[in-house]
Amino acid sequence: MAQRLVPGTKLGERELSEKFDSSRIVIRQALLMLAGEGLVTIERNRGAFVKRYSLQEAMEIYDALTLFEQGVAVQLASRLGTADWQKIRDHIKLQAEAIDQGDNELADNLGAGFHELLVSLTNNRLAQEIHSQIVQRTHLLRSLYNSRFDYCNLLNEHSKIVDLLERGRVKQAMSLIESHHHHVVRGYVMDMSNYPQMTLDEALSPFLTAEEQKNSFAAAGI
Amino acid sequence: MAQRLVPGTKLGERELSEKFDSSRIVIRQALLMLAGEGLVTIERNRGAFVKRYSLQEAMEIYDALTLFEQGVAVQLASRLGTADWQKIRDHIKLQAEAIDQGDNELADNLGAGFHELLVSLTNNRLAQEIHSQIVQRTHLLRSLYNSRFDYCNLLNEHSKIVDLLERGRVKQAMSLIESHHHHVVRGYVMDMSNYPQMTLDEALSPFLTAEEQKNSFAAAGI
DNA sequence: AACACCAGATTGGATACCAATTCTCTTTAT
DNA sequence: ATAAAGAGAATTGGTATCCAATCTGGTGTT
Repeated sequence: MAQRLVPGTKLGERELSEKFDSSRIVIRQALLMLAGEGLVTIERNRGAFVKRYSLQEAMEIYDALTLFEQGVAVQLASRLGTADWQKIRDHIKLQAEAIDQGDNELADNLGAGFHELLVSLTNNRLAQEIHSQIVQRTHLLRSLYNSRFDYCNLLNEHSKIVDLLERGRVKQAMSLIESHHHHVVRGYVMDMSNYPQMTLDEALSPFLTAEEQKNSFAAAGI
Repeated sequence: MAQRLVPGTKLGERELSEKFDSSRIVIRQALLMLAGEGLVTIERNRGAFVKRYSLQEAMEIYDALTLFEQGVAVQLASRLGTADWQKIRDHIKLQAEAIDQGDNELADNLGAGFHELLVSLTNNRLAQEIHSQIVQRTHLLRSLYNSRFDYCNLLNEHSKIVDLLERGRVKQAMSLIESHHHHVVRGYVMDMSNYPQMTLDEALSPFLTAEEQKNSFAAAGI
């Protein structure tokens, strides 16, 4: 989830159980749950691997995200009041300031936050869950394909989408959302050349206690 | 999934492992996966139960379904060709014939199939998965609240929605989808009002049926 | 009647063990 | 030298057993 593990990495049960100082069964349960969320694949008698989506599947994930957010937008267009629209515009303004100050990381977070904000305004916990499930899958793609966004353009689109939705121009808003997502996808340059390889130890170390690190190193030494 | 278990029924690990002749751990793994799909709740140190959605949650499920199918419809409106629209109309015709012949069960299945067909026309496996996850949750609600649909009216709405989508009247199609789902929900809600929440009957019925399930399973197993 | 307390049952988890499959490396044959 | 075959190691999928923590229900005391 922190995008520290490269897709395709093997997640051995014994290895993980030693690193996290727990039993193989707990690890397997975790892997099964992650497989249910589409972040991990389990191949019978071969083990679990960080899911590595094909180009085709990547497109499906982004299409599903587009589809879902179009649905969200339709709902918002028929439900939000002026106060809500103002809240969204405030968020956009925040991101604009971050861009002006050249803080790309903050701008990136706020950019993702915009989509989250829209979904949370539906007041629908299930919708939020589904949305975050799709978004998490896109994170797996990010680590495969380096991204280079035109933040200013994307922000502009956010603003236009909000305008169209508030004025009830649903059809135009829909097609703008669609092209907005296309722009995001296009930002992901399909550049698999430099794989930032990290060992399991390095990737997981932030999540281990000192005690567990010791076990992990001991296990690696043998 | 077959709607044979009443929401609230306790799913004891030992009990299930004996009935299915497997170990407790396999059962627990299954329960964890079902919990991930929202069909089961697991309360710590208390066990797993068939999920019993509150009225609020039930509304959220239907809203999420509406939202999602609106997104599907937007996608279809911008992608389908005339051959695809014809396929949909053929399906509607099938259901109309079933209604004419008074075959309510078949009509019901075809009615659900209409929504499935729309989603499958997106050619997006992830979208189909998400859709069926939401639909499965609605099945849990069905077993709580009996329904009585006006099939003819619902079918008419299907037909109108298809017309609007093919002609690109997105906004009108969206609001028709919304009211279509409201009609479906109203089929449940009406009956729900007959069952005031948390009567003694309602509180006790899960335990009685759990007992019955026990006997039924024992009889079937031996 | 309210409260503390105790025994039974259930879950969450660990360990050990086994069968089946896969992987790897050596050996063998062409 | 290379490819096929095979034995052994390693890994997964699964079961049985055991133990601690927690919850449930009943009992007894005040």
